[in-house]
Amino acid sequence: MAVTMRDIAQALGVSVVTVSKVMRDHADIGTHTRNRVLAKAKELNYRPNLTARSLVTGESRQVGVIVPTLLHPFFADVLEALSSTMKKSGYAVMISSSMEDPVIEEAAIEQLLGHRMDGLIIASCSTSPAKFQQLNEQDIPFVLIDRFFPGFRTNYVGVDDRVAGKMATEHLIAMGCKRIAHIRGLEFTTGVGRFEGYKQALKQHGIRFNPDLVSPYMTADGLDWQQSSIAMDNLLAGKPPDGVFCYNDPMAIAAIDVVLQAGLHIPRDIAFIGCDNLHYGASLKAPLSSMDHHSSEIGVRAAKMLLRLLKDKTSTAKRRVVLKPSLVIRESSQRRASKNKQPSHN
Amino acid sequence: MAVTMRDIAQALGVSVVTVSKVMRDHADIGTHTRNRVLAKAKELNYRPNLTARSLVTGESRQVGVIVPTLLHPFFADVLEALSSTMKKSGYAVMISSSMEDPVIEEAAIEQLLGHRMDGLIIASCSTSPAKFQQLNEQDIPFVLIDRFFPGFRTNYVGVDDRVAGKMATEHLIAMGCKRIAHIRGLEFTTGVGRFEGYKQALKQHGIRFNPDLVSPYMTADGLDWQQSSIAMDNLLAGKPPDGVFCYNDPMAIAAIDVVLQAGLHIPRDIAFIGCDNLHYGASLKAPLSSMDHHSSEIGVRAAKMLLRLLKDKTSTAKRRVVLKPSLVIRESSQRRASKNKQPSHN
DNA sequence: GACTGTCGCGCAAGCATTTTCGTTGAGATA
DNA sequence: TATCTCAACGAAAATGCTTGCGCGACAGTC
Repeated sequence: MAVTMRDIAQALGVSVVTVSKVMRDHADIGTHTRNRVLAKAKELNYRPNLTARSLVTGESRQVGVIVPTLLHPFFADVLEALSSTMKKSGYAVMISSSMEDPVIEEAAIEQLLGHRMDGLIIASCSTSPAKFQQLNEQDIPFVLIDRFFPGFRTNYVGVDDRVAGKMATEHLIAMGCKRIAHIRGLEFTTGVGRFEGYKQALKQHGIRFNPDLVSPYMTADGLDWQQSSIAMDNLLAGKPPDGVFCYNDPMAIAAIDVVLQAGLHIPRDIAFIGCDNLHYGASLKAPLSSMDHHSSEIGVRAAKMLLRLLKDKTSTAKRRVVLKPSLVIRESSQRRASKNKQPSHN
Repeated sequence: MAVTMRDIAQALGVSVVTVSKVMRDHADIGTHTRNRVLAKAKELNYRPNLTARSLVTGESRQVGVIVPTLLHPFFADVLEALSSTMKKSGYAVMISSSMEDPVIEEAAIEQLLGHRMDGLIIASCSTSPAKFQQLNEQDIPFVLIDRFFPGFRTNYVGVDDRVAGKMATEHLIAMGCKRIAHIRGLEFTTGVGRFEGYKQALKQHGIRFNPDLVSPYMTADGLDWQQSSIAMDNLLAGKPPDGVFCYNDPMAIAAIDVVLQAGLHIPRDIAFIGCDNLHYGASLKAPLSSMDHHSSEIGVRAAKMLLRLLKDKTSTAKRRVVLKPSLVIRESSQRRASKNKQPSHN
């Protein structure tokens, strides 16, 4: 079995308590004893049993993070930023993927909590806030990111999806598009928000909303781009649009492929804009305009918010950080000279 | 505080042992009692303390995974496949990023092991196998993926990088390239292997190796593409190559941008091939030929290998799985008619 | 020389579980 | 009636660590 504090204590003829105190840099141990313990610990390759420790202290100095997928660069960005922020404060981050499945998500929450994470950060793919309501009642510190539940008060960090949808659509309008289609995402807050922004923009600019130009919501089977291709096929089958706002960049890329395949020109025939501004966006056949969602800032803000919760367990007030997305214009939408062209990478 | 088995036991007037047995579906409890316990547990929102359990059982049914970065789609692929395989066998997966820093990597290993992971899967960014030697001595089950240490016997799953480099280079040769450059990656096994494959291919085809056509190894600062741009600039400054094999796709994309910016045509003036075959590869300005590294298969194989280790603790034999990469030809390298053109996505 | 501090260390209890080995009582068997 | 069996449950020890408190010893103070 693994070496324990007792092994060290016995080898040295001191008590376990002494060893424990040394391991945690406790003040009241003499230099001599301390050094002996340290030496022995190294010699025996001692590794503190953190589970035992957390059992008695009641905290693990670990936080759990659950995202719907690792494959989407947006979440990868968030996670990297989040991890490094947490690490700076001495917390380890345990990452788990729910694979876009609410059942797995709930299982992951239980797993993580069963292992006594001090707090959770979750980009939920669940359709109801029930689980999070429950977590609230149990006073478990957590913050939601990216997606949220309308009407459910909770700690949250994300961007304003409605604004993202509105800005994107308005950009297409500014570029002279008259017949603007929207390929929708999942029927969660993000997808719904962006869609509403789209409608709102049309309305404010006196363009009649045409349901034929909007794809159905996606199903969560991880085949975004495929569904997007089909949606684009359908759009081309009728009277084609002259501008398309896609739920996210991967879907935009898939749709663009279809359009290019059909021999049409981007942006002349159809202008495109996506969402999330992922890397390589500039290197695509049709360098993709997009809404930047400040992924790493989301990670940092979420981490800091959770750290605050962990520090101040008493406060029950819910905080809400909503970032404003920013427009990144590239060639895929640029039908007129624009004043604010962006540099390529990132 | 959280509700424990004792709370349930007291509320019901039974012993803790009884509750424990019910929680683990132990045979030895009557139906009536079992139901009462179950009901009470649900009522009180009881959540088993997995850390306490693992303290006494000595196993946590968790495995830890460490990758150098989440940002690279290759690792995201590996992780998704790995997680789902592990989950099927009842193991939870704790993911950690080392951010391409050996110090963080070692800290992560200690963290994970401190929390008593049953096993580890690691894509190491360390320069020496010392830590892993130590893990071996401590009989900790682990498998290395992607990168390995020459001469160090260990459980490993990866692809043959030398072959990847060779195949990629030979493809360029077959496409009629005479002056083939190589933009190198990090000075780890993967980078070194691909470089050696490159040299080997040249040699076998009677092309003299020209050091001017090879970039220095990258430094691990997470700015791959930037370093790649610079390398490409340098290549263009001299007598330009007519083919470039890049360490990986992101670097190829960056280099291609430089070439395109310089007004050259791909693949006519310069043919390109990358490595890793990442998504969107087909949707780029110059749809990128690449070596597919079977990322999800690596994940699955690594998971299965670790599961075997966990099952059969006694066996000390080291296993080694080396996958053969496959060539995916797209436009970026296609200067002659080719017989095996690939479909687009994935 | 009695008092007060401080320093260095250990005792015992406790954390939430599991595991081994009983114990109890009811019904079956002889 | 005495014995056996078996189902249903519990007592106690153990897991590796932390924490509150206490106890000597030694130095300094008046």
